[in-house]
Amino acid sequence: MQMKATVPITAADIKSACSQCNLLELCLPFGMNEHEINRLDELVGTRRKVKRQQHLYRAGDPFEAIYAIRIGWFKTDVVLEDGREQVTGFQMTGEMLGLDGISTEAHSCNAVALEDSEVCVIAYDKLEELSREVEGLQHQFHKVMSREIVRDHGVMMLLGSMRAEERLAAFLLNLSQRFTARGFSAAEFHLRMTRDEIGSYLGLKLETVSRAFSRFQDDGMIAVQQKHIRILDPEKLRKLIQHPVAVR
Amino acid sequence: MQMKATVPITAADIKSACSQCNLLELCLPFGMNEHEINRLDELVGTRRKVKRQQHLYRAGDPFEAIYAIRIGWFKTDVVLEDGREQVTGFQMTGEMLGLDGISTEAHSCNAVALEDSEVCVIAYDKLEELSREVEGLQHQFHKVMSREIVRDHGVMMLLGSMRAEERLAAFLLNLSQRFTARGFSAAEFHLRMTRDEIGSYLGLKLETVSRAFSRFQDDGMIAVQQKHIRILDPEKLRKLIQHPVAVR
DNA sequence: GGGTGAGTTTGACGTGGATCAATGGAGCCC
DNA sequence: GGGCTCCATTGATCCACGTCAAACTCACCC
Repeated sequence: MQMKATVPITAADIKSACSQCNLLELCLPFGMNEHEINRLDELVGTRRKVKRQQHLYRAGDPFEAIYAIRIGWFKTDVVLEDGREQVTGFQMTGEMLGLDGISTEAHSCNAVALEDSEVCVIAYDKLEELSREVEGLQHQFHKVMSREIVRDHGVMMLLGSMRAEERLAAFLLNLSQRFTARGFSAAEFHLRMTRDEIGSYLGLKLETVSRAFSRFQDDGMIAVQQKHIRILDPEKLRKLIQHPVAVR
Repeated sequence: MQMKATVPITAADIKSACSQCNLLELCLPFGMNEHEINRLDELVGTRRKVKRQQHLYRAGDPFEAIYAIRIGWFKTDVVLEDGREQVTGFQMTGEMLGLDGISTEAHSCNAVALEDSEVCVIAYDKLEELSREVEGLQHQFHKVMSREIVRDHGVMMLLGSMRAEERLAAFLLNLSQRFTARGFSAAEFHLRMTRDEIGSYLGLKLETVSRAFSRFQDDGMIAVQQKHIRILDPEKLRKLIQHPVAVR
């Protein structure tokens, strides 16, 4: 009900086609054969544009579809009654959103665009239907869900067992690796999120994030200029995680 | 390969049947109709006993099956190269284990029995096969995976945004609720895990867990005697989470 | 061009939880 | 029944990160 209001003029009704999409290698179709991918075209009905700061969905919205990001960046977060917010993930091109909704048939978190973005809308009932026929789709979908679970465990490790600088190092290396997978530079990129959002994701205050950035810069590991990041010494960042407290 | 070694004499080869199982309401079959559940019996081939402290699977083991807990308790954890351990969950009767393995076809965490336990072994290839035919199974399986994702987000909230006592309160209330769902007392139960394991799960040191228990007891919210817990004032525990810092 | 506001950086200080250390059970085995 | 081992509790101290506050940067707009 509220959903409509969040996509005022921006909803687009363009027919999309996985078989024509250059995100094949990153997105749901990965690992499927040509025939299977052609059948996917039945599935992905429409695209939807979401402007920066707008919600793709909100906690509580009825669950109807999952989304594949074509262009842009999102964050997902959960909010406690008292207003405390926890960012649960940052999603980029080729990644999936909305899997949390299957369990209760309502979304359990918010998904907000960090920049003007566009997603493919995958009607969930159709996805189930088609994945009963197309083995490759079924398998790939299960992998996507499982990967999300594994990712979440990684975040738990980060939040539960690592110190501030280790968390940020892990975060930067993770971003770098995801950019690489998309053919972008591993060493130089723009952050789409604020220090506050990074902090929420990493279980830190924004000041702590900022200080860690500065420290990394002083130590020659990175160059920071606002949201622009250059990774100068990825190996040193990796070591930081493996050998938590430098020399102790 | 290593797997075999971890189930020495305990592996049982008893034919099990979901349709005869009293965990119907809690386990994978939940929400399926009678006909569908009968077909499930094809799926759950064997049971396996796992003694306390033994691994059901280890990170790196090839993924072949998921597991439904019939009897007992498990923990799952991930371990960093430097030995730091993060408990990612505690699983009890009727809950699923092994979903993390689908994504890479190898398990990404360890599953260890906290007491002598027994699981139903669900061969994954058969599960995919059958869930292409049985709509209710497919849907239910997706819900189980999605529920795990939602649960993980809750843990992230806990680790990223809550203080020590809030984390422990949330943990106790969660246990209480899961016991209730199984027909056990909501107010009185035995913990199967040590303070250290609770601490790992909650991102705290064991001393902090112990102190929080003591404080809850002093405040009349619970009665603790080693692993035996009685919840005396669940409402006060809930309030603790909703109104984080008492009077501020 | 200067005013406004959101986001970031940096400093000074406070504190929640970690660390270190000692003591106290409970279960188990000989 | 006494000693061993594992776990839990409690106290004293420390420190990583949070909090509070001020200044700085950049974008945007009138």
